[in-house]
Amino acid sequence: MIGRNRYKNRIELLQGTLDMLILKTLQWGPQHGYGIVQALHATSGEVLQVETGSLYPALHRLERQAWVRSEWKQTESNQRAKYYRITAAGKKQLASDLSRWQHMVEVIGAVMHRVPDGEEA
Amino acid sequence: MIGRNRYKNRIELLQGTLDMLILKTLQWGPQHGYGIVQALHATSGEVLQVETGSLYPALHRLERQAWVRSEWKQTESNQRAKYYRITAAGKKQLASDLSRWQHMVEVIGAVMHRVPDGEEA
DNA sequence: CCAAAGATGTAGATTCTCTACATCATGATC
DNA sequence: GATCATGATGTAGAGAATCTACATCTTTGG
Repeated sequence: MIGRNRYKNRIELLQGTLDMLILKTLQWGPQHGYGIVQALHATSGEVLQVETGSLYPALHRLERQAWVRSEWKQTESNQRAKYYRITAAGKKQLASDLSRWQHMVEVIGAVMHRVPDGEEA
Repeated sequence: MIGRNRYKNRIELLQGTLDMLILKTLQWGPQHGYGIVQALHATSGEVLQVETGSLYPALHRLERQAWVRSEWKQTESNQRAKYYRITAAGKKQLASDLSRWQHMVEVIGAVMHRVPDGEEA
């Protein structure tokens, strides 16, 4: 939900970062899908707004990879919800995703901060 | 060509950054496709290796948007090559892409640097 | 002559995120 | 009791970007 404007006038998430963001959110404790969206929204300063059509497929993807586990429970407001918990494999994946992300930011930064010939640094 | 391992064991570029990287490369001066790949490879410390199947569709995309203009010329080694040059609109787009990228890095960083409750910052 | 390197290109697969819809439960309001 | 907002999960299909894999042509060097 940030990034390029591909669909009319919507800002969207950089592809490939959603799984990492979800795993990171779950590192703060077990959470259900709706709660993950709210947490990401809050932690990002109201910038990230993940759509349900992105979220649930992502959660199912993560569960298929055994990076998260889920369990149906009642919420505080007495509604059923599927709580997700990060697994040991998920923590490893998160660490790997993060290091890859940081490397990428560094590499892209190296390219983007080069100045054209004849200009000041 | 960096990022998640989606196709077997390949590292790949983060989606949405290629256009920005190409425009940035062209800011150093007009260049042909093959040269852009080499420039990105060199500037990124031999990390980025854009595939031709990604590059040429991207260049055609950029030209369709009028962010670059092309012209057939002879290279120094006496081969024909299509030289691309960034346009004024392309420079605006590049500035916009860069600011969006930086914003995104900041926002994702804000999420990723939060520590779980009960741990040290 | 032939192979390697320089150069451009397309087709199709894959993956991800989004839009748009559908469903169900609970609590508050009319 | 009906209705509506909110909380919660989910699917189908569109759209876009990158990759793999191939095809083609030219120039230079052995």
